[in-house]
This record gives sequence, C-alpha cells and structure tokens, in this order.
Amino acid sequence: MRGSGRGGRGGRGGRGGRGGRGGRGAIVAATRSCEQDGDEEQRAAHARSLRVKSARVHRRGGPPVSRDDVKRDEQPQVTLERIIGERRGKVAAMRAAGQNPYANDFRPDITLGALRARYGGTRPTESTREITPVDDVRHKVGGRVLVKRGFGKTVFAPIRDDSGELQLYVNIDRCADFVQVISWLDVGDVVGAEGRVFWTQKGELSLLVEKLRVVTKSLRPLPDKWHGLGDVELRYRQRYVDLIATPGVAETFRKRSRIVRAIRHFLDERGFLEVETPMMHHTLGGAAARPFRTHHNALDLDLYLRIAPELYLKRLVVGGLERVYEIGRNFRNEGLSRQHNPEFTMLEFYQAWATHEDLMLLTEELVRGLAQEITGGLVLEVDGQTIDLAPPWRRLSVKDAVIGIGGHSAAVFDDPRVAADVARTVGISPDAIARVLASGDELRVQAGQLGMAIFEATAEQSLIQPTFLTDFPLAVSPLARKKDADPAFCDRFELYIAGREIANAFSELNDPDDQRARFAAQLAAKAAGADETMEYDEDYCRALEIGMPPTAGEGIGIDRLVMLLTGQSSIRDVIAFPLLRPGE
RNA sequence: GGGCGCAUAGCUCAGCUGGCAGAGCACCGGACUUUUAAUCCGAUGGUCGCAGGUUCGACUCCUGCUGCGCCCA
Repeated sequence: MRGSGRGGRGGRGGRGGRGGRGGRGAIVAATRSCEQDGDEEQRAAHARSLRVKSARVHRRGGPPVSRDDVKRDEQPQVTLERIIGERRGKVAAMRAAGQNPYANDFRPDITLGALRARYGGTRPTESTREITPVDDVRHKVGGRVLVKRGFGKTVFAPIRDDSGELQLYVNIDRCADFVQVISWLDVGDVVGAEGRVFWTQKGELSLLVEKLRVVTKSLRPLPDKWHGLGDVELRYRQRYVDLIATPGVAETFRKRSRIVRAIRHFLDERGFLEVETPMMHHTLGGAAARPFRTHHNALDLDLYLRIAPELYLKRLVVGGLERVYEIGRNFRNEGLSRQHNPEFTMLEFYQAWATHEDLMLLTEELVRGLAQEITGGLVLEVDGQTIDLAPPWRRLSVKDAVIGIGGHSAAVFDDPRVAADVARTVGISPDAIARVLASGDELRVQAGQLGMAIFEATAEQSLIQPTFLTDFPLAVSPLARKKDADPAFCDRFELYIAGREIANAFSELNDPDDQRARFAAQLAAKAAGADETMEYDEDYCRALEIGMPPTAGEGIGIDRLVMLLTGQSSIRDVIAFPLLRPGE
C-alpha cells in the first residue's frame, strides 16, 4: 500500500508554452559546392537523386507500368527520403575526401558552458565591425549544429553541447577548407571547431573558427526550428529529438537527476543504508495493485514484477539493518493517466525506533530541502495553483476530510449503512459497496473502508496545499499498525500536494498474529471479487515472528515528486520513455 | 472500460455547403563577408492515418479500425 505515488509530469500543453525558443534551424544557401574542385562526389549524388526523381515523375504521369517494373527503391521519392539521400551523398563525399563522417578523434578542450563563463565578462563596451579576438587562446569546442545561417562567404552556426550554446563564425578568409566543409555541413551535425573567441557587432559571443570538422554526420532533419515538435506522441516516441528540439525537456531530466541525488544524500547523511531487493517476486505484496507476470525458464517458475519492495525491506529491518532505503522501479498493471505510468520509480525507506509521526517531520524536512535546492524557494506554481511548502504542513484525518471537505456526517465512519448511502451518491460502484457490506468485517471497519472511498471521490483533489492525511481506516491498510486509541484506524499518513498523493507512510505492523489476520482478510476480499489485493506472504509472517523492532516506513513517488518540483503536470514529462503502444 | 476530440508535405498548420490538395518553415538551386525565426529570387516535395460505404465526383459525408490527447470511471 505504500506505494501510491507514481509519477507524472507536467504539462506543457502540446502547443502552448512554446514561445521564444532559441533558434534551431535552418540552413540557408551558403553551399557553393558545385563550383568547387573535388566535389564531384556530391555533384554526382545530386545528379543521381535528380535523375531518379524525374524518372519517377514521368512514370507517375505516364502510362501505367507493370508491377515488375516498379522496384521497391524506386517508389516515388518523398521529401524525407530525398533529404536523407542528399545527406548520405555528403557522407560519401566526406569519405571520398578522406574524412570520417563518424570520427572519434576530436576532443574539445573546453565546454561551451565553461567557455561562456570564462569570457562572459569580456564584452567590449563599443561594438566594432572589426573582428578582434578577446585573447590569443585557441579553443577546441564540440557540439551539435542548431542553425546554419549562410551569407555566401560567411556562415553563422550556433552549436550546443551538454553545458550550453555558442555561435560559430565561419568565414571563407579565416577558416581552412571553408567551401568544402560548409558543403558537408547540415543542421543537426555534430561538429568540432577550433578558433579564438570574439564578440560580434551585435554582441554575440562567438568563435572565430579557423578549423571546422563534421565529426558526426546527421542523416535526418530536425523538426521546424521555430515550432519544434508539436506532436506529443512523437515527443515521447522520439525523445532524442524532443531533447534537442523542445526547450526545457533536457532541464527537467537534469533536475530529476539532481532530485534523486539529493534524496540519497539526505538519507545517507542520516545513517540510512541503500539496498536493492528483488524486482521479481513469488508473492504479491506491499501494495494493492494488479501485477505484471513473467516466467523464469530454467526454474519453470511464474513470477511477478514487483508492485512494491516493502516486504523485503522490512525483512532487512528484522535482520538488524535498522535504517534502509531503496530507490527503484515498481510495476503495476493498470491504466495510464497523467499521474500513472505502469512502471514508475519509488523511494521506500524504513527506520527502526520511529513512528509515522517522526516521518512527517522527516518528510517536511526532505521536501522542503529539495524544493529549496531545485527551485530556490518554497513556493511552487503547479497547474496554475500556488503551493506553499513552508512547514509545518496541515494535518488532517481522513474522517475530518470527509466531514469537513465532503460535508458528510461523522456517522459515515461508524455505520456502514450510512456510509453505503453516501458512497452511492458519490458514484462508487454498487459492486464494491456490496462487497464491503458482505465482508463480515467489524462494522466500523466496513464503514472505514467505505469512508476511504468517499474521501477519494470527494475530497482528495481539494488537498492543494501540503497536507498530511492521517488516521487511515484499517481495511485499506493491511500492513500498518493499529492505533492504540482506536483499532479501527491505523497509524498512517499520506502526503498530498496539489491534489496528488506524493507519499504514504505508517508505523509498521509488527505483530505477526495481527499481520496473519490482515493477510487473511486480503484473501477473503479477493475471494469476494476484489481485484487489487495482496497474497498471503507466509515467509514475511515468519520474519515478524523473529521480531521486527518498532519501525516506521514511507514510500515516496519519485516521478510525482519530480513533477511537483519541475512544474510538470503529466508523468510522461518526467519519464524519459513513458509506455506507449508500439508505433509503426 | 465510457464520452469527447485530433490524424492533410520532413515540421507547424489552413482547406467553407462534396467539385483540379494549399501556406509558412525546412530541404534543393541562385544572390549575399557581422547574422539572431537573417533577407531576396526560383524550384521540388502529398497513399489527405487505414479499410469499407454513399455519390457522376469524397481531404470533406457515413461506418468500422488503428494511434494519440482530454475528461470521466
């Protein structure tokens, strides 16, 4: 059950948010290759493609041709094929000139970001038309060509590497083999350039290129430099293009990495041990979810992909590893939404000698620190809502949420008949209601289960500011410790921010007999038709019989946390390769 | 699973009540030695998602399918 949080990402609605992105673009004329010596290869390639093209045109306009005459590679050429063909022609031309179009012998001696940092403050107060290098240091830089703006004898070519962007100024009088290299150069190529730094008349930091090489030839065109990739599906299917063409995407994934690193640092500092537990499980447990199934051939063994690591992590606590955590993938066989991807990343951590109350404080500290580090503050904008992460966060019991936000009677949590009436009015399926009423559980346990469903249907989305939802009904918390004061509820909380479940934690149930009863109840629920139940994990019960110290544990959905901290509203924008149906 | 919507050139999108499939950008050719979505001139580029149906005629209307998106469960 721990697992709720799955991730999500945020939205930039397909077309919105595009505004002024940096240039990505296009080549302009600039190539005069056909006038030059040594370009026979390229000219031949062009001629070839033209010939093929005209042949096709004639065929289409002319009399029908027999099928045998139409070979596969002579189908009418479309633009994309033509472009790729032209670029392949350049690959051939490079090879013919003794240049490897996929070379690996160029090494930049400075990144673009470092270069920009080094020279950022050297901009002259007066701009002159003369080109005056800032100093005599020759730098070697590498990056992908984003735009090719040609002026005949001069080409401007902004490039980008992992650290930043820089404009190359390539001039026929300054750059060796200008005509030849420019004739090979396309937007999207990875290049290596060597030269000195100067400022253009318009105040753009540039490299006065003396040597230029195409290091990796790109064969496919990038999307429209101004509009980028508007097709959301294509963005996910071809993330490599998305990262190049859509502003902010790379930054989101950089932030994701920083977030995960910061979480590890936070836990390591507090004495937690990072562990790895199996992802292939014999027994379904640790959450309420439907699994993916797989099979081990040599053992002829059916296995599940884990839905949660919880029961293994607590076995480690039993064994004396008193503070453990795992950051890893969980798999749940369920629908996709802006907050759900079938595989998602979760942090789970367990701390002996602690209660869920301790974890609320720890969680506040963790999330506050992450927000400070990633966003520089504690106020976030999520889906147009302003979120204030300054602790302490509100604490609200499930019961009070249903009464206070949903406006329902307190009797919901005492009388299952009252709860059932309310549940029906908020759209909960009659089957599910009937199953609860037929469960044979204590009346207040039944009422609590229905009350939880009512919460999810009515109040969950209104928890915008950070809120610890506390005091969960027993029936929905099969691994959590009963409250000493009221055994129909558990020592558990979930953290909601921006209407999304971010974390789920509880004081762990370590009474083996109680645990056995809870597993039995899960089996009964399954028998009654519930489809998201745990299996009876006998070995886990045996572990509890060895004895687990009093422990609190928590799961945090990393994807959803990243969504929150990067302002994304769809999980697909924080997962590099979200699940899609196979494309063509 | 249900409802709504989208699918037209490499990219972003128009395309009316059914009558010869368009634009911008990219690409290609030409001009241009400080540009910033460079500019100017010219040319090329289409299985209108797929399969049926209605019609003299379908990008357009109808049905089904596929993929994607949004909302709901």
